Amino acid sequence: MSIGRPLEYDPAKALDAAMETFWRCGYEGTSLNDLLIATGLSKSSFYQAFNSKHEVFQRALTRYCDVLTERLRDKLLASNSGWDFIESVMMTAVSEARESDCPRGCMIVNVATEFSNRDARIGKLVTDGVKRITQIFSAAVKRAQKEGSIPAEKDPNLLGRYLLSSLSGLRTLVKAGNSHTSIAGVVTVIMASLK
Amino acid sequence: MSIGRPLEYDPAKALDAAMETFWRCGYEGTSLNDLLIATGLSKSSFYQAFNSKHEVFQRALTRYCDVLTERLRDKLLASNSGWDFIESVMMTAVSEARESDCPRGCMIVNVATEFSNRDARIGKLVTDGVKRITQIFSAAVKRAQKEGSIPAEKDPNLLGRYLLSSLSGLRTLVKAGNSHTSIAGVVTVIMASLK
DNA sequence: CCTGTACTGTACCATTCGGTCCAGATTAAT
DNA sequence: ATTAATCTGGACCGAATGGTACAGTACAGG
Repeated sequence: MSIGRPLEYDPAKALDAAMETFWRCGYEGTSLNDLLIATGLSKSSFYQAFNSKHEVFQRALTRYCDVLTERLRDKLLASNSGWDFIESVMMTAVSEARESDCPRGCMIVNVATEFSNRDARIGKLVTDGVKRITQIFSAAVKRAQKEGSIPAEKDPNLLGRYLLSSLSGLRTLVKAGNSHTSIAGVVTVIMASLK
Repeated sequence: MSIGRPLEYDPAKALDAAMETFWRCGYEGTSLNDLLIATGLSKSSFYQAFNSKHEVFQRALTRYCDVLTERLRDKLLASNSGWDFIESVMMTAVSEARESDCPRGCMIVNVATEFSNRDARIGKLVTDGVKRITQIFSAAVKRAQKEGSIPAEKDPNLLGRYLLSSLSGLRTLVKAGNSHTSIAGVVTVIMASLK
């Protein structure tokens, strides 16, 4: 197929490495040099693979959304119940508080706060990503309603938004240094409010 | 009192201007030049007043916390009831969604996500700020319990944390471009969960 | 008037930023 | 062997970064 010397790096892995760095440090907080170190690419190869810092950032964010939504969808399918899924997703915030002293939070939310709508294209990625995750939550709520653990008369789309909002709030608590026990307490409040 | 030429600018106003800028653009996103323009100071005066970008940032964040907590405390005192206070604070997120196409959110949360614990001193300011605001929410819950609008058996400190988390989550929805009506819906869910 | 303080503007600093370009080496298919 | 695609490393770019130093000026109190 391709003529010439083959690629010596894995473009997907390079993108993942860039994503990790942006996730941890944000857009401004990540320098070109950081990206070169993270990806292991030379400057030349980097600019050939991704045309600019801004472009690789967009691609990294897109990839983050894709991976996240796919993982959530899989998890929902694999869960015993909609209720369990929701609870276990909320509990991820608790584990972050317990395990990490430098929690990264959700990349989409991080990006949303860093850019707060100053960049239209980034804004669209954020809006879309949030929408997709919200839909997964709504689907989980619908399933839980069928299973009888959430009252059928509640609006699943509204609760989906509520859950996304709640998860984001939990992550704020984590970043503000709350203990995992106190965060777990908040999770019980959130779960109880679905009843 | 003071010998020599008097200050021609108001240090408090200059700090406020710096705070506004940091609030909007974050630490990395605010250049020294931006600060000079915002404060109206010359470079020389700026460095005489505040010793470095990092220091003015710390002071700006501190001031933000002070102003915010004082305003919330006053608002709570002036409110008809604890319940009204909580609801009206939550509704501020709704107005942000309606009025601003470039919502700034809460500076403390913004800082928490930008620095996510990489700077110890900043981290402490964030933790303290969040703690103080949480306490105000807890006080509002206690008052609402006395007034009978929230069941007395609930843990006010836990609910305080829950409310802070919820408010932060609402702000995420705002930044993700949700409409003010859909956010208002989430507020009703949050308020209902206190019952 | 004198001294002490704060003003202004500007030149200057080293460093880093994102980004370009080029030369030379390497590897594959034709 | 030629050609096409990629590799590497380093030189180079202009601009912006945060920060310093200084000279000259203005203004208050004693």
